[in-house]
Amino acid sequence: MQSIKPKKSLVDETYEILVEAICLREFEPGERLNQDEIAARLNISRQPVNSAIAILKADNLVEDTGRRGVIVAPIDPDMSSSIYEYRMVIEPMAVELAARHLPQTARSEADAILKEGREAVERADMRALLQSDRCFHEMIYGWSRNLVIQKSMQVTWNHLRRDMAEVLRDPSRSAPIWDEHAEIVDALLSGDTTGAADLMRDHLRNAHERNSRPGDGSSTG
Amino acid sequence: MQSIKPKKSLVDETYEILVEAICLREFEPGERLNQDEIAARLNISRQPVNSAIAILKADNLVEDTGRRGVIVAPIDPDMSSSIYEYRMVIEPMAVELAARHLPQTARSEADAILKEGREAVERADMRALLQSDRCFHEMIYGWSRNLVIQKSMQVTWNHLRRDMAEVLRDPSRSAPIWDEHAEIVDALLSGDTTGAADLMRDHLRNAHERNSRPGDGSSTG
DNA sequence: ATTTCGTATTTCGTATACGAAATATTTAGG
DNA sequence: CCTAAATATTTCGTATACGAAATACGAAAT
Repeated sequence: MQSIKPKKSLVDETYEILVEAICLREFEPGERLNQDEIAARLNISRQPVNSAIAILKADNLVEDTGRRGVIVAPIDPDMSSSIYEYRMVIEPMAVELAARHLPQTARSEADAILKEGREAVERADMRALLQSDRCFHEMIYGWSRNLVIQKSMQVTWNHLRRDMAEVLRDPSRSAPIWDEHAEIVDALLSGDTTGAADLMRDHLRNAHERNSRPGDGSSTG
Repeated sequence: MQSIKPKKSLVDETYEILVEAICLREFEPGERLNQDEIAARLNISRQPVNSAIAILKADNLVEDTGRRGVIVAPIDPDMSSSIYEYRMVIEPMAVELAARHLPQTARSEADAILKEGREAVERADMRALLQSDRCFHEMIYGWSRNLVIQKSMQVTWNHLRRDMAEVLRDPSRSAPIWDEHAEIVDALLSGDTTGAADLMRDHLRNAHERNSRPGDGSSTG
């Protein structure tokens, strides 16, 4: 028998809804978040909205403008390049750590996510594509068993998603990332740790180059 | 003429006070935070305390216990080892990035912090020691200009401080870390980037080994 | 026509109130 | 005396109220 799962607080739910809305560009960068409107839309009082916004501030997803509330943080090129720079070190590290802790279920876990990713490409479903892309990487962070990587990438992916929502226009061009994901997993599961880490670097580099080409809409990976 | 600086909100102030109290062990791991008591002690209403606690939850500094509030997160050995593992990669990376962006003021900035650190050792002032240790590393993150490193280390240092407050008993044994800090800066400022990154790794390893010796209380670096 | 000042309105930060949920204590029954 | 049920108390999540601060608008003065 399962225990009764405590419901999420309104603060937590509101936070998640706002993160999603910011990352998927329902709120544009620079746009002001009005607490009354959000509260009315979610049919709750303003107080949990205010608390959720405080957490968003800590995440740097919104910026304070003084007494007149917060704006959605502008897209900052420095942040984008910091993320790329950071990931070029952390993602291969996560791959190497993952190689030490592979669960028995690694193969089936990976296959399920790869399948989802390819289907999202076929369906041209951008939301699902972003989601499964993130799941792929989080799978590896999970295998790495490094709590700091897991936490910092949780926040970092929200920023990354904002960049990706900016450039994603043709999900079908995301097909190559799933080939690259599959190659990384194959190398990792076959014991070629160094190769897997190198493939991860290539993967990030490819995605970064795709994003730097004006008008070329592809996933960051 | 200077502009009038807006005051910090009660939520922000409360958050900072609580972070400090948790990291310096005024609240012990596992201890429950009572919102009414904290609010009475700070002479404010409970609501900003509640919001500040929500942010602490996002930081993993406190854990939810259901409707009966939060406890201070227990010291988790997995977290400690994750932090060490993570820093062994990120801190040298920050050093290497810093080498590319050294400000004109680097020498004087570094000297000021080194001076403060040595004085804190002489005064056997643990709080000042932790603070200047952190300032030293944050100086390097600042020079690295990588926003993700800066943000993730901001949160990570709070966890690290909890470990350090656990093991720090004899600040005078922290004297070597300031020699090590000085050597890192000298190498960095003299253009020996690889040497500086290696010295950072040695520094972290030394501090980690000191902390792993039972009954030996020294700074983590 | 433009500028300044006073007033109204909007929005947010925080205090207070209310009710839900969890825990502690007391009471009643075997 | 022990156990279960009832009741009281505690604590928190959230709604509501209040006041501060910022902005918008209109009237008066230049």
